[in-house]
Order: sequence, then C-alpha cells, then structure tokens
Amino acid sequence: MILETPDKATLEDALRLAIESREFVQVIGPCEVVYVGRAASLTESGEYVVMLKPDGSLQVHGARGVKPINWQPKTDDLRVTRDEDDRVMLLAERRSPSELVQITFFEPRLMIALELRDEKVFQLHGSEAQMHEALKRNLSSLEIGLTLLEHELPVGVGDIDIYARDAQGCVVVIEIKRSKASQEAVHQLERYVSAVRLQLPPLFSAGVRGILAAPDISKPARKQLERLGLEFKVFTALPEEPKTVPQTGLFELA
Amino acid sequence: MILETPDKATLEDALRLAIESREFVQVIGPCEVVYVGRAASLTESGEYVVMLKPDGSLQVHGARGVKPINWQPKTDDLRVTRDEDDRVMLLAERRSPSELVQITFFEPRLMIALELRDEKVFQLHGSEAQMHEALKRNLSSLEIGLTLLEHELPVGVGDIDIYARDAQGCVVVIEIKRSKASQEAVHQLERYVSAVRLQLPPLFSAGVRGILAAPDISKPARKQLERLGLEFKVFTALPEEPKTVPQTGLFELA
DNA sequence: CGTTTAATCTCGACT
DNA sequence: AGTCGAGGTTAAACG
Repeated sequence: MILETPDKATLEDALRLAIESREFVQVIGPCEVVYVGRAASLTESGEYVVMLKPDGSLQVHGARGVKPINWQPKTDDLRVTRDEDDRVMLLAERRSPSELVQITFFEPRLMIALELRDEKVFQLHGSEAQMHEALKRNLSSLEIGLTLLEHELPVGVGDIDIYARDAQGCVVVIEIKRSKASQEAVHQLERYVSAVRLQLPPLFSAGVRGILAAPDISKPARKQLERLGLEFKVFTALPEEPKTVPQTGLFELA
Repeated sequence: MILETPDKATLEDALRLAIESREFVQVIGPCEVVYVGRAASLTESGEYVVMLKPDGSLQVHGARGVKPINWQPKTDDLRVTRDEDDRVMLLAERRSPSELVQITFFEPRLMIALELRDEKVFQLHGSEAQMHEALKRNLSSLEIGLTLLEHELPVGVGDIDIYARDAQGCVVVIEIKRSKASQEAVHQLERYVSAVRLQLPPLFSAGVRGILAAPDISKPARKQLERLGLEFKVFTALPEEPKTVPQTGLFELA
C-alpha cells in the first residue's frame, strides 16, 4: 500500500492497520523524534525516513550515514496516538532497558506498508570464528611444534581463543583478530596472559607466552606488545567453507 | 518520484538520474546482494529494501533488526549496469578499504526517489564526555574531599579519565563508564593504577586508590574489582525520575 | 535472565 | 591517512 501525502486520519488508521498485521512500514517526511532511555536525544523537526520492521524494530534515518539518527532494536509496545496539537505520533517502548522513542509526524510525504518476506540464507566468509577453525586445524602454521590444549578456554576474565603448548613445553595464549590488531587487542591478550600466570604455580608463570595472531598490527599496538613481552604473528584467514547463518524470524506470521 | 513495478529500462534510467542528482533513493523488492571486501557475503535472492542516501552511503535492509543485511558506509563509485542476464545491477565501490557491494534487481515492487533535506540539530544527552564534565565540576558527589588534579591525564597506556586527591592526601585514579561496567573496565582501571604506582616513589605507591564510576557494575567485574583492591561508586548520567523528584540532575533534557 | 565479545562494526576526533 | 575509542553501539553466543 502506498499513500502519498496522507491526511492525519488516513495516516493514523493505516499505521494502526499495518502494525497490527505486522507489515513493513515506512513513513517519509517531516517529523520530530524524542528518545529517552539509556541516554536522551531530541531532533529538531526535519525530514526523516521512519522504518518499522515486522519484528518490531524501529529506525529513523536522516540524509547521511548508515547509522539511523534514532532507533529501537526491540519494542515491547508500539502505539499510534495523537499529541496535544492533534498530530499523529508513533510511540515505541521497550522495557529492560526502559526506553522510549516518540515520533511526531507533521505533513508526511509518503507512507508505505507492505509484506516483506523474511530473508533466506545469508552466508558470510571471513569471520573470526572461521579463523579459529582454520588455526585450530593447523596450529603449526603459526609456529612449528605448537599443540592445541584448549579452544575457547574460560579463564575468569573471559575466554582464551586458543590455549596451546609450544615445543619447549611452555604454555601459549593465542588471541586472534580478523583484521589489523589495535592496542585494545594487545590489552585483551595481556589480560588473558595475566590470568593464566595467576592460575599457574609461580614456577611456570614466567614461561607463559602470549601471541597475537592477526593479518596486521598497528604501530602503537606493536610497541605496546613488545613492551609487555608479547608476540605478534601474521595470520590471514583464507575462508575454505562459507558459514551459513540462518536468519529466521523470531516468530512466525500465520 | 514513485515508480510501482518499474520495468528494467525505467528502473535503470530512474536510478541513474536519481544518483546523478543526489537524491534519496529506495528500491524495494526481490534482489541478490554480493559483498566482497573486509569480508565476503552472499544473500540468496530475497525481498529487501535498498536504501541509497545523498551522501553515497548504501544499505540493504531485510525484514528484521536495526542492522542492514549489507551496507557500504562510503562509496567512491556508484554504477548502474546490466548483468549477463540483462538484469539491472547497482554497484557501490569503495577504495581504502577496497570493498564492493553488488545488488542485482529482479522484479522491483517499488522505487522511490526524492530530495531529503539534510537533518537539523540533533542533541544527545548522557554521553561519556558529558559525564566527565559533570563529574569534574562536582567531584565531591563521588566522595567528600576529592579534589581534581588532572583530566584526561596521559600515562603511556591511555588517558586517565580523572586524576584526583582525596581528603587524606592519597592519589585517586577515576575511570568513568556511561553504562554498566564490565571486566574490561576494571582491567582498564587496573592498568592506570599500576601505571601511576610505577611513576610514584615506592612510599606513595601503596596509597594510590582506583575508583570505577558507573551507573552499575556486572557481578564478575565487581568480584574482580574487589580482588584488586579497587573501588566502585555509583555515578549516573541521567536523572532516574525527573518528574517525581525535581532533584538537580546532572543532565537536563532541554 | 545476565555477561561477554565479534563486527564488513560506524563515526568522530586527533595525530 | 592512520589510529584510537565511544556508542542509546547491535547482535549472537554462552552460562
């Protein structure tokens, strides 16, 4: 359904109906958006594209950028009402965290409502999970003599990507990054190495090695890494087999 | 401009024209999306909403979620062509990083092209930067007797949010988080405290305190914090209940 | 539920 | 251009 410059009553009814029947809805035109929740925001009245998906997620797009200016990932309550000046409002509420997005429509240029078939298969190559698999199967590509001890080992402060032993018998903590490693990645590795050292007898603590495996590393990160006595090794993911991510709906439409 | 079920030639011409004149464009209907760049992805043919903004950013939305299925934050080159089966294709290319999104349209249900006035003022309240300002101006709300020494003090491994002195004359390192603090925040604070201790004479090192200021803290983080002899103090950016108790909130929603 | 972490993160700021 | 760090991050995985 396409409505050009709908009047208030038409917009209101159409919105209610479309929300009720869980359609994909868009309203394009001047509006004002207020958000209160984890933070608070207020847009001056301007032209935006309001997009409401069948799963209840809401986003308001401006003229620039991939990010919406306002959004609501999940809505527990969607309401269409009128404000004190009789303008049509869309309220998207969420509990936990308590959040409210309130959109006031002025003179919408366009409203669209249609059924959007849920997407099919989506295949992504080159994820970190795939790199884990690749590295697990061929640890010696990082360094001769490495043997896998654990994968995703919980260590109190998070999970260690790869926990291994080197040819000399030393414990090795490996952190994998799918793209260029930054200082944050170094901090993360450092955190895991410290945790392991604390859990081992003092005699073995000094022997614990930390390796950052990534296709590249930033210059400051490398400096920091060396200061901490940790190591960097080039590791690039060559995806062998696409990982299938089924993006099925949260609920079925009857 | 609104085109319902446009044929190939109409879609192609309209797309070219709209891109040329930097309009906001949407094409809704079955299509296939291929992405190659930092990773690689492939969508099976399905119904999507393709959104092209005047700034050249591109996003492809499915039926669920705030995040697009595919996107391109910046495009250096936008092209409309035909594939080997004569289907209309939209190519969005980007250099640095080298990325390509390729959309093949099958039988579009709808195409929209319109001018979208750039957004007006957008005000966000409750950012971490604002929390810094608020805390700086009222350090004693955290603890009586605290006096500011430095803000954003660099210490090699990053900047200390707030560097202060307590009533007893001890140095205090304060780390601020705008939302619930995790173990990573604790580790960050730990790094700063250690750095400060190393820079001070041994006599003063033991007296250095570390405070994590956030609205909340996760249970494991709290445990870790206490183990390290650090402290947590509640600090919220936004007033909890502004109307019932008109207590002076740190941030006002104008 | 809460917690943690990857992400084609995006986006802005700073060097 | 490169790097860093916040974000109403989102979203998924795991306990």
